[in-house]
Amino acid sequence: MTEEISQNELLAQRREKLDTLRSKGNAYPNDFRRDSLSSQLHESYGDQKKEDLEEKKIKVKVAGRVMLQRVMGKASFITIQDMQGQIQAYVRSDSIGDEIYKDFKTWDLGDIVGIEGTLFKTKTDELTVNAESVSLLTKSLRPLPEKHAGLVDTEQRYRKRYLDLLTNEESRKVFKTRSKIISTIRTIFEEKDYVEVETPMMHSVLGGAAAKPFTTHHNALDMDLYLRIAPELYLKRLVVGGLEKVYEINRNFRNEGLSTKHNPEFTMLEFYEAYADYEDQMNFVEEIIVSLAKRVFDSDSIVMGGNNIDITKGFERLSLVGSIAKYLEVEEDKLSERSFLEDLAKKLEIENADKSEMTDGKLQLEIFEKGVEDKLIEPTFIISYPKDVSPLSRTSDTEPNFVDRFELFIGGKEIANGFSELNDPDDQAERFKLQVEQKASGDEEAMEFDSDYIEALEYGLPPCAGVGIGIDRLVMLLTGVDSIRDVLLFPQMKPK
RNA sequence: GGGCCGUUAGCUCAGUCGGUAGAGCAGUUCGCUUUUAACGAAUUGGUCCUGCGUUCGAGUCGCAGACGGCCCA
Repeated sequence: MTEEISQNELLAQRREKLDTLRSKGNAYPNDFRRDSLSSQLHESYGDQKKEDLEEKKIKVKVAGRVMLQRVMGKASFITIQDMQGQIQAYVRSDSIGDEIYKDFKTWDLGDIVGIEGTLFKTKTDELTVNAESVSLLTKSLRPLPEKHAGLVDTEQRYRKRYLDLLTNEESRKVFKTRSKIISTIRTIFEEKDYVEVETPMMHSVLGGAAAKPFTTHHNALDMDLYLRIAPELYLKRLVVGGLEKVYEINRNFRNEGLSTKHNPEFTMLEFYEAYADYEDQMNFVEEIIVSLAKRVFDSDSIVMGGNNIDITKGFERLSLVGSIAKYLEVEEDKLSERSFLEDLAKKLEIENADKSEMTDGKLQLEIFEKGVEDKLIEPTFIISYPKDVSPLSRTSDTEPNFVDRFELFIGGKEIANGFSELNDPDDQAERFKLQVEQKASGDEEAMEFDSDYIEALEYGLPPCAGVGIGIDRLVMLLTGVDSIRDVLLFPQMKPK
C-alpha cells in the first residue's frame, strides 16, 4: 500500500507540499480557535444590507475544509465547509501579504483551514469573510471526490463514509436526522418517567427472540458467550427489581444474511412498563410515532414512495387471522382448519407447509408474512398472535391458543412488536421447554431454557407489557430511505 | 443460496463491428483584485477488478473468481 501511494503523482505532489510545511515549522498546528459557524453567520447576517454590514465591521474566525476555490492572480474566493454548512471567504493578496498569498495559492481542495476576517457582502449579495489572516491547519494528502457530483459509487460511500459525508449533503442530513430521532425518543421516555438502562451484550443463555446468534469466547472464564439477540429477558428482570418503567436503546446481533433490510448488528429500542397491558402499549407506540413526526419533522404524515401517509387519524387494529381474511379474501372461520391453511400456504409457495413442526400458528404467521404484510401501507396494528410463535407473551384470557401481542406495520413494513408479558413462571418454564425441543429438532432460531430468568419470575414480575422497535427501520421509514445501509454509518461489508 | 446489472485516470463517466484508451472535474504551468461547479491557454495522469481461454490482435468475445448494487428465497 505504501508503495502504491508513493507512486501516485497526485499524492506525491501533496506530500511535497506537506514537506515544505514541515520544513517551515509545525505542519499540524492546533492553536486556531474559531468563534463562528457557517449557518449561524448566514442566519445572523444573511439578511443584512451590504452597506449596514460594512459599517458594523464584524470580526469572525471560521474554520473548515476547503470545498471550492476560485483563485485569481491577486485575490481569491474559497468556500469552506464546517459542521453546519458552507461559507465563502475572500482572500486578497494586499490584505494578507504577498508572501502568504503565494503560499495560499498552493493550498488544495480538501485542506483544512482557519480564516480570520470581517464580514461583508459581495456584489451578488453573498455573505463572505474578508480575510485578514489565513492559516493552513491540516494538509489533505488525498484528493477529494469530484466537487460537483460528490462520491457516487455506492460501495465507496459505505466503505469510506467520511467521503460520503463530506461530499453528499443528503447523506449528512439522514444521519443528523437519525440522531435527532433517537434523542427525541429519549426525551419522550424521559417525559414519561422511564429509566434508561444498559444490559449485557454478552449472554451465556440464548433468549429474547427467535434468531441465530453470534458466538464469542471469554478467555479468562474459558467459556463461549453469545452476542445478544435481544435484551428482553434482562429488562424484565429489572422490572422484577422494581424498575417499573424501563427502556434500553442498544445494539442487537443476529447471525443472518445481509440485505437492504438486514445488518448483522442493528439498534433496538425496547421498553417495559408495569401495570400496563399490550393495549396500553399500542396507544403509547402510536403516540411515539405521531410525536416523532411532529417533533422531528413538524409533520402529521410520513412520506412513502411519493405518497403521504396521514398518521394522525388513528391506527387500524386487526387480528392476525382477520387480516388474512381481509387481504387474501378468504373466510376467517376456515383459517383454523388445517387443510385449508395448508392449501393456502401452498398457493403462496410456502415450503414445508405439511410438515409436523409447522404448527397451525406458524402456518398462519407465514401466510400473513407472505401474503398480507406488504399490503399494510396505512399504519396497522396486527393483534392476536398464535401462542406457539410467541414464547414470551401472555396467553389471551379469552382465546387459549392466542397471546396478547401486537405488531405495528407502516408502509408494508414491521415497525414495532409488543405484548403483555408472560409473568407466570410455570407457563414460562413450559414454553422454554417447548423451545428447547424445537431447538433439538433443528430450529436454529429457538431459545434456550433460562432457569435464572424463571427464578426471577418466581419472585414475581408485576403484570406488564413491553415493546421492541427497530431503530434503523424506524429511521428508514421516517427519512424515506430504502436501504438499511443508508441509515447505518458503517454497514457491514465484506473486506476487499 | 438464485437471477439480473455493474467494476475503465484521484472522482464522475464515455468507449461504435475485436484493431495501440477518451472527456469533464481534480492536479501541474501561465494569465487574471467581487468569484461562485469562476474563467482563458497549455499540460501530466491508466494493473480497463483478477485469472484463464478464443484470436494475428481483447477494455470489448467465452469461462471461472472477487467485490458491489437491485430483485427473489
